[in-house]
Amino acid sequence: MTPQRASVKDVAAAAGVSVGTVSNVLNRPERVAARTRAKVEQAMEELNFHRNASARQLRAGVSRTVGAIVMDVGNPYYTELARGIEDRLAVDDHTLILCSSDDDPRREARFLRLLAEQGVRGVLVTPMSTTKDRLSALRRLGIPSVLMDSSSRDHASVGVDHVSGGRQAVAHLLAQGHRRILFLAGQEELQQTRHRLKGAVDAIQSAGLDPSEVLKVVTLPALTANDGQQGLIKALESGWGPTAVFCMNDIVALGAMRELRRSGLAVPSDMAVVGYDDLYLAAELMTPLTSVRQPMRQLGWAAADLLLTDTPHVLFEPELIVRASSDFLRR
Amino acid sequence: MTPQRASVKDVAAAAGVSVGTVSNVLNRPERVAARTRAKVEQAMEELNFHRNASARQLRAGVSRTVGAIVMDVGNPYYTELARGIEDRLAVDDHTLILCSSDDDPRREARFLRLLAEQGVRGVLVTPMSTTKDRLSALRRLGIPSVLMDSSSRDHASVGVDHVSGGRQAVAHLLAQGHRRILFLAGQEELQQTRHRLKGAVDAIQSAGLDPSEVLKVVTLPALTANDGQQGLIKALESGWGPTAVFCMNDIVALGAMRELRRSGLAVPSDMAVVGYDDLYLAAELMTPLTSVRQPMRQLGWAAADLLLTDTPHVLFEPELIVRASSDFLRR
DNA sequence: GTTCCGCCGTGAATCGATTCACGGAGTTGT
DNA sequence: ACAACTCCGTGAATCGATTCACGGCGGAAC
Repeated sequence: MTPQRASVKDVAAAAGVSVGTVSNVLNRPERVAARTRAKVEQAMEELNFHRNASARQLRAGVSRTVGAIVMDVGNPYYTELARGIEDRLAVDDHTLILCSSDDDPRREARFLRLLAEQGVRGVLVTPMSTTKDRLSALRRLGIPSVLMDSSSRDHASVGVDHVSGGRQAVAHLLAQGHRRILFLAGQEELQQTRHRLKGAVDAIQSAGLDPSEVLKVVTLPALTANDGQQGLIKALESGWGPTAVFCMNDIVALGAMRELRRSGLAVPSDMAVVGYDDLYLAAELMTPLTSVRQPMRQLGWAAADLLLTDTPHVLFEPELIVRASSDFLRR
Repeated sequence: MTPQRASVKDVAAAAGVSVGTVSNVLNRPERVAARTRAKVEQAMEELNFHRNASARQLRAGVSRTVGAIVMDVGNPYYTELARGIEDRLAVDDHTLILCSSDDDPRREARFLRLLAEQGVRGVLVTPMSTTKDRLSALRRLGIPSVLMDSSSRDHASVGVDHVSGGRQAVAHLLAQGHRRILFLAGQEELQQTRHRLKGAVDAIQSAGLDPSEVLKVVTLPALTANDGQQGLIKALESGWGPTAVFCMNDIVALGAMRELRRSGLAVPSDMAVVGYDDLYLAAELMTPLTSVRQPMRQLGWAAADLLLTDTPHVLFEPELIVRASSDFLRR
């Protein structure tokens, strides 16, 4: 009945050895004679010994925890990312501190301070506009950082090739015979928007067609189902008569499909729909949704790997998952 | 250009005072003359000083981080919980280490070991069957724990009143005139299943009806859309002819609605549907889904509060959000 | 003028794990 | 038999923040 935590000293006393030996058992077991090691291990067992991470880290000067700051933990997309990070950290017995910036610079700043105090081994961030300055402050403290879901040449980063994602989505629609494609896009400031648009244009040009005739862009105020619905309404009213819509993400696609159903248009025969992110629910909808899947878990893994082992930058390839919402054959 | 972290000693040297004084500035500023304090604060600023949490915690013996282990961070339901925890911890300047057990006892055990080594101030857990033994091991180390989403008399806990949730859902369906109600339930071992069932039975009895005639339970192997769909098929084949279905969660409801649409049944005129959890997507579906909302953020806040301040147990009241899937008027 | 007190500031001791220079014991080679 | 090694274990020093017993100093009280 010891409500106290046992320390190496206690273990040493119980096993009749010195603290140095206990430490050796923990860190270089091969340097300790088998008999002694057994004694020490038994003592640790009996005392329910757990090494004190603080003391360990204080001495070592280097921590076994890593911080990650993502935009919004409520978004499954980011939790999948976190999961990849965690899996990679587990390999080297590190721990993850996961923080949600909620797009709020003050929250981000607070977390960076906390992480600095924790003396984390490094920080992984999905950057917002103001992030970079703060990261250089961390660097001055000797704490490295990696940008996630963002490509940057002057910073370690892992990203997804959104040009390729946009290209795959639109190439697929073109292959299905569509010649008037609507792009329900995010704000232009978003790197993701620009890259996907570029990919879409690429695909159209590669098919020998004129982007200005084939593609029409509607910029949404926010990436919500409602704005997706409104965006589609606006596009339909314009009289251009698109036969396919490429949505900035699956939630937007959800809103678009809602409007299609409301106005009696069938998917995909009257209008094909392609989303982005391949959220869990994409496959579960009435009409399963074609979507561009981002390898978030691998992305997280790569980010953590980059931090721990200093491997080079990584750019992942997204993958188009074709389902009934854009494919006549599967209808 | 100091790639090193500054310590209290460095600050003391820069400000021309002793380390004790620097520490006093940090922890009992009122004990330090204003002039001295200003000098020290300026030195801290110049050196970009951050206190070393490890050293702090080693000395203090008590940590400013809290661990939380949830079933699945991929589930928005749990991230909302995490968010409530984090908000409460922020008030007392604590940090959260969030872990996902994935229903895997080995993962849970690993995280509990890591958290014990971190010497966390406490642990918040959404328990699985094998959890309790491990928590008592923690208690022997002096680390308190709180169960979340679970009521327990021999353990600090915060929960949601699932009896009330079940009662509200079924009372609503009864009020809409339904007299044959299907319950697509989770495994019986789940406390949640038993409580909701009890609430459903309560509601029926309160209405002066016979539960054995009004309610039929189908137990699903897993709480997925597919199993929800299969469960509904099975119930329809039985010929009982329910006019309403109460689903264990929104994902199950999604599967059920998919099957209804496939077989040409209209919601809610042929069949009313009620879900549970009120996920984000509930409101965004073709037919917006009536669902029982759990105050997850408040629950998280309460759990953290209980840990930090030792307030008494808490049981939250869920709230039925009525939408078109169960309400003729809103159709 | 002596005593007492409060105000400020000091610096050594402390927390627990790790490291490393050191040395005792035993083995091998010549 | 003695040097040269290896093998194994020791214990003091270290990391950085905090605490606390202590003391210097100035002012107030008698």
